[in-house]
Formats: sequence, C-alpha cells, structure tokens
Amino acid sequence: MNNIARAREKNTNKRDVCMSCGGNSFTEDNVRGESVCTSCGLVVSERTIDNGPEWRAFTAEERNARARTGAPMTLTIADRGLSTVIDWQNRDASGRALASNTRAAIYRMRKWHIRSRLHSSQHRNLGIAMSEMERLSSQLGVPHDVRETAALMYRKALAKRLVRGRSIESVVAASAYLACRIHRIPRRLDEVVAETNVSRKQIGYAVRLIVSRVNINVPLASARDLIPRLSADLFLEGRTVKKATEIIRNAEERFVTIGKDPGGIAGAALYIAGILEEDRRTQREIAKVSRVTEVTIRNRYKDLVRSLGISFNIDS
DNA sequence: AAGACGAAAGTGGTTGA
DNA sequence: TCAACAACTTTCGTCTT
Repeated sequence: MNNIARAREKNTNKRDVCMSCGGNSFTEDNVRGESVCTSCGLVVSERTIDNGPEWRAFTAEERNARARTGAPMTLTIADRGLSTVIDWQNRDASGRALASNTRAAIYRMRKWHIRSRLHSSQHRNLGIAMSEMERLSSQLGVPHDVRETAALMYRKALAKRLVRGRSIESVVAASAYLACRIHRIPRRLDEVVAETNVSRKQIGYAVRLIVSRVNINVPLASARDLIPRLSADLFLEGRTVKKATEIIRNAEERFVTIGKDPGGIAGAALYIAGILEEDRRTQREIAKVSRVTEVTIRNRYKDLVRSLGISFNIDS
C-alpha cells in the first residue's frame, strides 16, 4: 500500500526507476505503444515517442542516404514545373500538317501522357497524405504496424476516390483511427481529433465513409482493450485487473455491453473488481481516468451487478 | 468530511418516417 | 429533414461510512 501511495505522490514521467516497485528495467510494448516495467508490469508511459531513424544504417554512405533531412522539395507546385505539354493540334513546329503515321504516334503519346497525369495526381496526393500520416501517428505514439495498416487504409480510400471533395487530413485521421481500432489499441476519436486541424464532425464522417465503402473488417471497440491502460493509471494489482477482465467477458457474453460506452463498462468492471479483491478505488478516481462521469460508472455498476448476479458479502 | 447514491434536466448523436 | 429516442453528462440534495 505504501509504495502505491508514494508512486501516486511522485507521478512524474521519469523513466529511470519504476514508480511502483523501484525496478529499473523497462521494455517497450510495441503492440500497444507503451513502456512497461519488466518486474511489476507498470505502464510507465503510454505514449512512446518514436525518435529513432526509419531505417537501420551500417555504413556512412547509408547513413547519409537515409537521413531524414535533405534538400527541400516544393510540394506546392504540383509537378515541380517539369511537366511536358503535348499540343492538341496535329501540326509540327512550323505549322505543317503531320504525316498520318506520325499523327498516330502522337495520338498514342497523348493518350499515355494524360493517363500518367492522372496517375501522378494520385501519387502526389499520396505523398502529402503519407507525410501527414507519419506526423499524426508519431504524435499518437502508435507502433509501426499500425501505421502500415493506416497507410493501407488510406490507399484503399484513395483508390475508391473517397478523398475527392474531402480534405486529405480528415481521411488520414480517419485511417489512423480505424487502424487503431483494428489493432485494438485504445485511442479515442477525440485523441485523434486533438492532433489535427480538422473538425471532429469531418473526421467522423470520413470514418463512417471508409467503414461503409472500403472492404475491411473493423472490430467494435471493447471495454477489455481499455483495461490495461486504465488499471495502469489506477495502480491496480494484477488479480484485480484479471477479475475486471473476467467481469467484462461475462458481461459481453450476456450482451449487456452493447450500445454502452466502453469507458463506462471498463470503469465499472474495475470498480467491482476493486471491491471484490479488496483493492478498492473510489468512483471518482475511476471516473477520472476512464473519462466518464461517476454517474455513468454507477449506472454500469448497477447493470453489471444485476445482470451477472454479483454479491459482495461472501468473499473474505 | 469524503464517498456513494439517485433524481432531474440538458446535450450530442443515431434512427426511422 | 425532422422528431423521437437512448446514452451520457451536469448539477444537486441526501444518506452512509
């Protein structure tokens, strides 16, 4: 109990020593993008900032070639002023009509020229989108495979022309959010919104659009995914966390979780587990970390107790 | 004094006509 | 497009520990 109180007192982001058990070795949990103490499992920082290079480099040349910085490229000019123009008139430079076989050749060239222009417009869009994607996912602290999924999602959306008429940023944000859902990494839509300059409404619209039009299977957010994050914030003990997970699993089997805020379910499960395991936290504390109100915790708590038939007086 | 409980009114989002 | 609706929030008074 004492070390928990102490840990709460100095709840800083220091990484040298574990706040809970005093251990000094940490491991990066790449699945959830969290940093975890190896001896007690405390999640120290849930937002690991990726400050390493994108590729490994073994020689000096490689390091130079793979450096992140370089000559600035002007993205505001679409083709950087290097595009070729093929005239529509079938005349040569001095105004004479072209021979028929030359005309056919020019016709083919025009055709491919136009096709490549369309292709390069998508390519250009992708370039802007990917740099935005990199920035956003770095801010969100999500691991690389989630970024890959997000990028793939964006490419699919682009291929289906869903980006047209919408801002690139909103579709990028939606892709990143959905990638988190797919990988079961708890990131709320609001957290994604906070890192962008697009309104929540637009991103929400883009999310629904992608879900309905792109053929992907996005699992529903489950309260279980929130448990590790919340219990780390509350410094709960392992058996309490296990109990809470069990409660949620039972609740899901009885369909009492559908249509309810996962944060509320997770909070209530942790509250009940805390009482059962004598590792109690107040409703206020739980409400704060799970970002719902005490009232919602209470309502879910009542639901869960009633539907699962939990009683509190038989445990020791 | 802090925590838990619940009623009442208000809010943003979804659904169905 | 609009009204009905469920879920959740805010606020506040009361009871319990």
